[in-house]
Amino acid sequence: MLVVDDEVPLARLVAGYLERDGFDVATATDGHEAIAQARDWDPGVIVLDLGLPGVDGIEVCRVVRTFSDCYIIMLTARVEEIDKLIGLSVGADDYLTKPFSPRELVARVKAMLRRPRQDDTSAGTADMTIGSLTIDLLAREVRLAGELVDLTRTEFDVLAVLATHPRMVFSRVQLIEAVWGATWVGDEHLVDVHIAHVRRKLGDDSTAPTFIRTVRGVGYRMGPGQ
Amino acid sequence: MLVVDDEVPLARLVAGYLERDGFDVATATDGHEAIAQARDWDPGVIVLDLGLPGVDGIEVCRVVRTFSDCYIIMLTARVEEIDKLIGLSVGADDYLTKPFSPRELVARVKAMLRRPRQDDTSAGTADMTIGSLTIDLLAREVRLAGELVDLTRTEFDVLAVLATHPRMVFSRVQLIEAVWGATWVGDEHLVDVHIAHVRRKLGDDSTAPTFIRTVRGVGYRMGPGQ
DNA sequence: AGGCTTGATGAAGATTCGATGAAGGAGCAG
DNA sequence: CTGCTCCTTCATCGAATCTTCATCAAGCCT
Repeated sequence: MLVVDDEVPLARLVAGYLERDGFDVATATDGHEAIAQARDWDPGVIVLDLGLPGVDGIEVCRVVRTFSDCYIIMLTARVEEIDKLIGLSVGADDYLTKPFSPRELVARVKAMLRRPRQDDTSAGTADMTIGSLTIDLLAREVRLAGELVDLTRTEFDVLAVLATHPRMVFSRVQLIEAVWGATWVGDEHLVDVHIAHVRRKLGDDSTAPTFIRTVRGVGYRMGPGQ
Repeated sequence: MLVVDDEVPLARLVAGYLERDGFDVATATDGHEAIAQARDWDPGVIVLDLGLPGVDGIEVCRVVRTFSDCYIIMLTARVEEIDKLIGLSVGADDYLTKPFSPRELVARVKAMLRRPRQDDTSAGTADMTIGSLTIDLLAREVRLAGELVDLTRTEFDVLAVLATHPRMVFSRVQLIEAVWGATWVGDEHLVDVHIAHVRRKLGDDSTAPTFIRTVRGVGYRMGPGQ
């Protein structure tokens, strides 16, 4: 397995987690190195950051696809970028938005290895389901028990970030970075307001939530558990 | 079936999708090779990229047509190029603009194989239907309840991009790249104006659209789903 | 239980966004 | 060269949305 990220500490961290789960992991810090390594020893799985200096992740993905059929997970900074990647038919097997928990990544890798190759993500059905909730990233549509829920852009983005990382707890700052970008300044409790709006529209009770759970003192999360 | 694209990864990707659907696929990366292969074993279908180095897609199409009756799908980067191709009577059976979803390509191929061969451009219907709206990409004709709607080139292109990617939300920038090309510079709200024109000609109310929906803060989309 | 911290929520002003009409200008046909 | 069509830019209006603020409720610790 090959982890590609220009931020060395992050690459190491990720590699460490994967190694702990028995994977044989190497790292690369730029596109050229990644392609060279992939040629050399064909890692079964490549964890690939989108924003690489020089040759970017999209290009790496395409080149690697010319000689290898390995699994590729793309890491993106923002949910919106996934849209673009899908539109470009980049051909990665899975996408993950930063920030993500190492545990989440490991789980995704395992899930990917378990299922047969499929590219539904790039075929237009970038759907996901949480109970009676369906989220279509491509059409930016949310349905609750089949009924369309009208969310604003920000509301959708917040929900999408949480939903694409089941079980992961996001701090307000993490959510803001994921949705608004790192340059945003202002009161981080802005997130609360949008969460409240989403909850209202989903008919979710904050004291006994079905979808978005509050983790007091930390942030919010979705997904099963507790 | 033969896939011809000078971008090897893309060719492989496309071939992979088609193989997954049971087609027997070979690839070629330039015009000469494509023609040679077509002579050798007459693939029933050729997926042909327009922008090939050396002998370009148009030339390949013409040469192949001199000795084979196979189906040809042309891939173009821009909708407006379809114009040119039709003007030149290239004689492809269908056209597809990049980016396209793999599923869409497969669907087009199947649809093409299903219908009997027609005489070239005039009858090779690259039609699609959205409610009472019919779009013929080949003839660049739009009909609303059977009535011909007169759209300008740009108006048609914008509509075509949206219509060929049902449900997908396009940002203004994505639309501009698809229709005007990546090198275009200017105010991205130009898209709004053309959308307004199309809507007016289609009798579409922006506040309760039947065809082109506004996704506030993001862009526009067509297709079913509220 | 009491005090402190954290989160939920409603309201309101500020801001952004989209629809549209109009005008200048480029390109093309005659 | 002239007139026409179409593209593009610009400005404006109205509305949707964002963000801040204030207040109230709930959780946590001692």
